[in-house]
Amino acid sequence: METRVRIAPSPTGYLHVGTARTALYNYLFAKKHSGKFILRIEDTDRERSSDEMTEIIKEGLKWLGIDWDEGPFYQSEYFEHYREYIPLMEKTGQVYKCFCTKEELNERRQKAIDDKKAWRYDRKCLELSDEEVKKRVERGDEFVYRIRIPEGKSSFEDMVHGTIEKDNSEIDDFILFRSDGSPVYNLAVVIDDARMNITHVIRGDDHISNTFKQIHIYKLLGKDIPQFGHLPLILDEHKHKLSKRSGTVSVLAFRDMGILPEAFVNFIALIGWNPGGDEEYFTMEELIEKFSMDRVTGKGGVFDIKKLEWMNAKYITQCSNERLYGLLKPIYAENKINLDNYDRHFIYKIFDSVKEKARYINEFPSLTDFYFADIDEYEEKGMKKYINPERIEHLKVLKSRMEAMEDYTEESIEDIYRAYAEEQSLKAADVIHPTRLALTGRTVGPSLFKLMEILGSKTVSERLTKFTESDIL
RNA sequence: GUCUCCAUCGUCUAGGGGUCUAGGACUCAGCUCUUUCAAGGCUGCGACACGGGUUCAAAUCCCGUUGGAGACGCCA
Repeated sequence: METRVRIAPSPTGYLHVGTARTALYNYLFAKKHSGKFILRIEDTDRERSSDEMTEIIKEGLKWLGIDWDEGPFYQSEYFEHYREYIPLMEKTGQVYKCFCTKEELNERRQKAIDDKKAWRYDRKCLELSDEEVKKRVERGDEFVYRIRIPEGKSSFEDMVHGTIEKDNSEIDDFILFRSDGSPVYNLAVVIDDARMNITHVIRGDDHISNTFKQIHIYKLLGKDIPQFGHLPLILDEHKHKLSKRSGTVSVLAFRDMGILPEAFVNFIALIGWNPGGDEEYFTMEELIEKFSMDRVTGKGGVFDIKKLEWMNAKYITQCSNERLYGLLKPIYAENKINLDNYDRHFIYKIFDSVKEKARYINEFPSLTDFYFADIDEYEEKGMKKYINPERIEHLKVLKSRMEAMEDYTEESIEDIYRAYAEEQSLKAADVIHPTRLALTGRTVGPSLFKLMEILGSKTVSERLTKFTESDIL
């Protein structure tokens, strides 16, 4: 039988990190088993859903490189059809109409809480006679459909937790159809999954209690029960379920911060799963090859952004200049720099000079601004520390020596500096630091000689002239 | 409160009875390299929650305790 899995996010305005990880595992599982990965949007809650929001989910998934084979299907499209199952359900005798109002229910629930008792629906309406039910329906009383949970125990084999069992007395006679006729989440999910022939339901741990309810719906409907696999939750720093109030949970927000998708995928893949061993860099292809549900941990994992940053930095270092160019062009544009106005090789050299420093690709513009614009401000602390009249003179000499150079390369520049330092009995640093300040306005940055080569002899001379002839002291 | 899940360094984890004086990675500290900052290299700090079993032998299996989390809606 073909393996069919799905991700079923509700469009809430962003793609949650946890949803992304669940999607990733489903995707990996499907690919691993040559199956299908299906995207279904749970948009029954119309008030909270919009097209724009589902676009965001699709965009997030695409960004991560998680492609779906079928869909997106929209739950709302099937909305009218759920009620068609009512006759079938009633025939089983396992569902009943309930006339209790929300208010009555709240009252009784509150009383149960006050009495420190666990609340479950008290089956008040199960006692109603057929005539009474008929009478109230005819009278126009609003009602919901509830499922009657039988005696006994329910259990299932979970792909990550093994056997999970629960006594049926713990399961509520929950509502199937609301008084407005709409199906409740658990019902819709089961009908959808059954209709789409989903074979494996891989989702968050927080659905374990729903699973018991859904199993009873499968039985009620006479449908095959899929395999379930419940993933441990992704936790925030306080070890609570990662949520909006935990901080950044939107996948696209990480993209906008300057995280590379492959770094993000690699990172979240390793929360709750690992292939064993010490290896921790994996491409999507490798993840597909190595993935298996029986290596998923049962324990929730903290989303450690420090480690994400570290991993992102690694991926940035390895990222090709061609790809960086495409990624960075809009980011530079935000900083009023049009990369297309410059020589491509000039840009690539610039990237190479700072690749190892960036943790986020968004840091590139501020790391490289001095390549693009003249310097008119010099870091004050650096000025105090490195600049004095004597050193200004040194810079003037160096400038004239460099202007006489034929090939302006990192190596030849270094030779000049080293030689000069030696003949003047200086430390190379005594001329290097002032030069950096003159050329970049700062005390930190890429390797100086490399930077000078990239900047070019003309620009270096101009900036040195400006620096040494201004009255900055 | 009830039910369910979980329990190895601060964090992600390796470990599936002996190879564990518990390995790797992130973080942190130090050293090194060095023209700065990073990166790199090296070193260090740092964990089997507790108590009972089972066994010649337990981080590994069982039970309990404690602790943490999740779910308990006419939300999804």
